[in-house]
Amino acid sequence: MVRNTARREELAALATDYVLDHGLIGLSLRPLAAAIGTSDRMLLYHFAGKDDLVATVLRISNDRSVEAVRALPRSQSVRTAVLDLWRASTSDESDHCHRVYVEAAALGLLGREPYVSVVREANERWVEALADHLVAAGCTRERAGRAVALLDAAFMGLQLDLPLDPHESHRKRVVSDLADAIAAFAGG
Amino acid sequence: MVRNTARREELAALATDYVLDHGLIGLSLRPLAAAIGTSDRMLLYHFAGKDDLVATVLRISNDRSVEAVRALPRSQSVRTAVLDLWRASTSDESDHCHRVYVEAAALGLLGREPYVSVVREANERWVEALADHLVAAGCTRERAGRAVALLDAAFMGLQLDLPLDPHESHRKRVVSDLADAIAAFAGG
DNA sequence: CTACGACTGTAGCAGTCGCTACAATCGGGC
DNA sequence: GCCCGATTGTAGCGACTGCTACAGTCGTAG
Repeated sequence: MVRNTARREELAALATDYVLDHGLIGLSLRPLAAAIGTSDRMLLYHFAGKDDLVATVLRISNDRSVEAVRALPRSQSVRTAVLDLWRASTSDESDHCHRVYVEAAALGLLGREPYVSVVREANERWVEALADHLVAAGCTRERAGRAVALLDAAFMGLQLDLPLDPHESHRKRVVSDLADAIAAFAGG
Repeated sequence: MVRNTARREELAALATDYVLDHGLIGLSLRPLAAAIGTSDRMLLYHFAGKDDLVATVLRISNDRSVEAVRALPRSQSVRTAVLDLWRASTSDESDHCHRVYVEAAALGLLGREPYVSVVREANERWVEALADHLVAAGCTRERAGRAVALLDAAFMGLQLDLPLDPHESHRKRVVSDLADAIAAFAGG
């Protein structure tokens, strides 16, 4: 029996914080439970199982990163929009959200549930938020829709590869180049 | 005591095939060993440990995908180069190589070895191969270097997100858009 | 023949995993 | 007082993990 209680939501929020810090791959219930002041027994009381907990955590994490994008002030141009979005995506909290998203996507690469479904849903809402921001920055809805597919892919790829790159300056140039390329493509 | 014997290389190749099929995350020695006709005991005789085996497998997988790029005939333009590279990267074997690469990168997101080192090394050689192909297609070395950073990121992102997308036509349009954007950026 | 190094099978260690059976505790409505 | 449902602790299950100790079996070199 699993219901939506205040305690469940509280545990879900705490678990999300923990996962954002420690990563999703290799997550196990006992260390998580200990860290947030409960027991594995309790997690399995409030959630139907590990998958249920993970799906809940992923949704909360996604909510936070989408919220961070929606809270951004309007950008002056498509180019600055890309830079603003990247800055927002790599600020402390959102950065961890995207890291977890990437882990979930990797876990879903072979079709394993619940990862595939949750990641698909998360991606839809994330892409939507990106597109809205581009439109607000002045490009048409149609161009934004197509540009965002590229932007999203590039962001995820950078999230995956940039941690390998020790050169801060190189990273900055890549993001700047990306902004140029997207601006040219979106026509803004 | 671990040496470079023929048997070790044979096992490494077989293990690579298995990992390409079954994924890297959650890999465990016993099922792998059984599938390739040996025992976990033997794997640990020929390799220093699971990490050694995984690093070896990742290097072989990367060799194969880089080889696939280098074997491509020269492309007519930057735009067709991007399309050719994407087609090569998503053909059966290379597709699995990149899936495994993404898994390894995800496993390295928090700094865990041996993933970080191996993925960094793999990425360098992969980006190099991409750049060479772009240069052969007619853009300057300098523009190719910068375009490849974007191209690589976009490829990895697409590898991560596109499995979620059930619409073949949508995927094709995204790749075509990417080719346009990269061609415009690289000036070819 | 012997000795040695290369290789392999058996069995098991100590640890972790998700999950569950069972019982206890607690607060509130009858 | 008394029960009932919600919540929690204890203890443990069976399966799995990477890894290792030990005892072999080979082919070959001396």
